[in-house]
Amino acid sequence: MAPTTSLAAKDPEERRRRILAAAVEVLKEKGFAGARIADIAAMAGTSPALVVYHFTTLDGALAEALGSVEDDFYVDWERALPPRASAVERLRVLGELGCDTGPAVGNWALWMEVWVRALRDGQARALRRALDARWRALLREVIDAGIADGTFTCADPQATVVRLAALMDGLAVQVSLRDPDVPEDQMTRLWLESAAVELGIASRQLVTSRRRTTRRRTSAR
Amino acid sequence: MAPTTSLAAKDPEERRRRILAAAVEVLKEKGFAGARIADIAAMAGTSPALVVYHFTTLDGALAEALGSVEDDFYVDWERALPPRASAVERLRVLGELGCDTGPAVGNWALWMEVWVRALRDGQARALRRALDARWRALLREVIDAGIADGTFTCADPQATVVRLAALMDGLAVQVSLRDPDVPEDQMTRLWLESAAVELGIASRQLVTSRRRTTRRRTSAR
DNA sequence: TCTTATCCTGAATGGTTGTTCAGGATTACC
DNA sequence: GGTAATCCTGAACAACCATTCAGGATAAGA
Repeated sequence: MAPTTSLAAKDPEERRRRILAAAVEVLKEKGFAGARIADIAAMAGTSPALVVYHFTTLDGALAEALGSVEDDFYVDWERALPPRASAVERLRVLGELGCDTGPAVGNWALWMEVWVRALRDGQARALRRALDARWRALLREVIDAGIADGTFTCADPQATVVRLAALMDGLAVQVSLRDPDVPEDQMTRLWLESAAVELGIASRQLVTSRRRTTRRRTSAR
Repeated sequence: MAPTTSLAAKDPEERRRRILAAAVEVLKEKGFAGARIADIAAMAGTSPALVVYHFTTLDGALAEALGSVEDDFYVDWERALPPRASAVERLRVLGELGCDTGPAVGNWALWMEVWVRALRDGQARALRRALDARWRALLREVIDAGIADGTFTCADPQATVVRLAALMDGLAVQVSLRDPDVPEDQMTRLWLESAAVELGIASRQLVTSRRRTTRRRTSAR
């Protein structure tokens, strides 16, 4: 007989990872309010008790799930941003990354959940702050580079960064909620146009009809 | 003896209204996820059973609470917008109304709750859509008026409206979460500056150091 | 093969909370 | 002042779920 690698099991580490992935999935599907231990267990194909065995508590599992999403964000950013490209090109990539549609829409919904949770929960607040700070830092970096080499003109980079980041959040809300006035496929254009105005360049330079320059991604911003 | 107006009771209508107000309060304090019948009853000074008696169900009470908030918004808008003022002045009022701090911050938190709920709940989605559409219509009206009389210059009013509305949402998120990079007292300025750029006027015209031209309000946007 | 630590599970357990219910108080109307 | 409708309440009731627990399977090491 073969070494009986039981159908579901694999090794304990792998199972733990699966449960974590399931937790992320459930979080996206049902949100914090609707996430149940039983859902996670079902999604991972194990028993509810095992979820608790590995994560002690539902909140613990959800918290660690959020952490893993955070890691994914960082990885995505790092991969997507070409380090030696022009400021304009990097800005465009940032816009496309943040406005990424497809699977990313699910992530924006998750992001909104985090906002609401952050109203009352310290850990969620910290997570949001960290990710947002990082995102703004990226944006700031690109903008400063563009100003330095004379591509961009911007009187108040700090204000511009705050505005562009906030604009993206706001647009994402409309898109996630499928607002008919803000069609998903227009989000990138709307944001890039604002960026162009803020940075004193012709929007033609940023907004092209060229599609997707980066490969498919599993998460964004 | 006096006609014995019992301490708590008043008349049934009044009590119903109190419970509704309590529901709004609880919603702001604890959010959809944390709102309990017992909380509402306690806040209104009655028994949990009475809440159910009047609203049949917790969800029913929360739904009607949302409806009453919606009404408040409309009333506020109507009162705040001077109908015969210049486009610039009306735009400034819109900005201050939407960015209203103080009690309004609590309303933005409620608003965020509605967004998240709208991800899964039809009624919340409809409510959000209605309020947002109305808000954008107001903005559009003011912008069109400014364009018509030559005050504003705007290539794509529709896009501008969407962007300015989204920007306000995004800024509100940061302010509600007390992001140190987006201080509450800067929100109005940040938004008005964007509006100025979008509409081709000098931000000096919109952003003044002049404080609060409108009276205290209980809710905004 | 025996032992032990780890992994895993089904079946309780217990707490929280929405909702029901039977009846008491209050009011409106005659 | 009597009666019926409405209003209101405390005390169950029942559903839902996170968490515990006792013990079975599994793997590792000697």
